[in-house]
Amino acid sequence: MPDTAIRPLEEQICFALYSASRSITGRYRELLAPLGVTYPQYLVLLVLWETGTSTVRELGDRLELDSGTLSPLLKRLQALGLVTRTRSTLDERVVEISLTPAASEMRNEAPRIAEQICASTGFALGDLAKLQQQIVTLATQVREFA
Amino acid sequence: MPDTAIRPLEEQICFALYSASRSITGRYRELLAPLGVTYPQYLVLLVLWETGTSTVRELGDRLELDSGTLSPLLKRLQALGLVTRTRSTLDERVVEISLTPAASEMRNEAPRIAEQICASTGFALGDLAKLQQQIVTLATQVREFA
DNA sequence: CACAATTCTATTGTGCACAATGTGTTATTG
DNA sequence: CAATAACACATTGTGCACAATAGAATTGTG
Repeated sequence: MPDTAIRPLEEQICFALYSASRSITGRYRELLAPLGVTYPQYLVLLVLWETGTSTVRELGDRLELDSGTLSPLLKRLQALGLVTRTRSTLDERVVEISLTPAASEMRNEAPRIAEQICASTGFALGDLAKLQQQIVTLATQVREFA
Repeated sequence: MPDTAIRPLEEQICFALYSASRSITGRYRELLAPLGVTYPQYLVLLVLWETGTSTVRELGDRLELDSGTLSPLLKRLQALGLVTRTRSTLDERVVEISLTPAASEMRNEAPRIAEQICASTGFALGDLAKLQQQIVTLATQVREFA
């Protein structure tokens, strides 16, 4: 007598997300190589291009990453000369992260990169937006289970 | 004059996938904790429950992971007493990975886990399948760009 | 059959993720 | 206002991912 059926890997939503996420990251790896940054580092820059300055906590809230991930990542961005890290004088616990001019320059490359990523998906922009919305809804649901 | 607009993080498909993938992995972390395995280890078990035995290469093809990731992961599964690793006598380059009885037992837990993951998404099974299909299509497209 | 190319796995090094813990700072509350 | 709680960040340790490299075995070719 056969065991209970298990849906094969390729039909499970979890593996699809896991696999797709790594595929996209791989594509970013190619596109970001000339800039010398990784995909998570690029995400931090995306937030900073929008906000100008952020604290470690704000970055963590936005990216859903904790200090164990962000602290060393931000030090690497600092070593690359892309951000400054200064402890706030108002609240000594807080570390303010700001862009350097070099990183502000890099912002000009961002639209081209985003465009290339969208093109790589082979999806029309409208379909992409719908798909994106569904994935966000799903992730939110899953997170609320905690 | 303002810089070119960049779509905020929350509206980018790449971040949605990245974030959703980590959310699902987090949910698996809770569900797999009693079994003492991680999500990538569970993926390996999923393949082995289906095939019985696989080589490192076959696992890598299926999961799209290279030996740099799989070799240490499989050693940890061996240390947990869940797989055996034996070099093939036909081709001394190949390492065969097989399930131990303990891992075969664990298979009974799998359907319940998959069910709980699906439930966590809050999506109907049909919608989940459609979404899954779209994500697979997207990932395939992106991968073909390489 | 020699030998070059290919295949398969393992190793090394870098960079995430995340849990757990530690340290200093600010806020709360009895 | 002193004790305590809550907060922000850093550190440590484990486990992926992946590039680059190495090493052993097999295959292909002249």
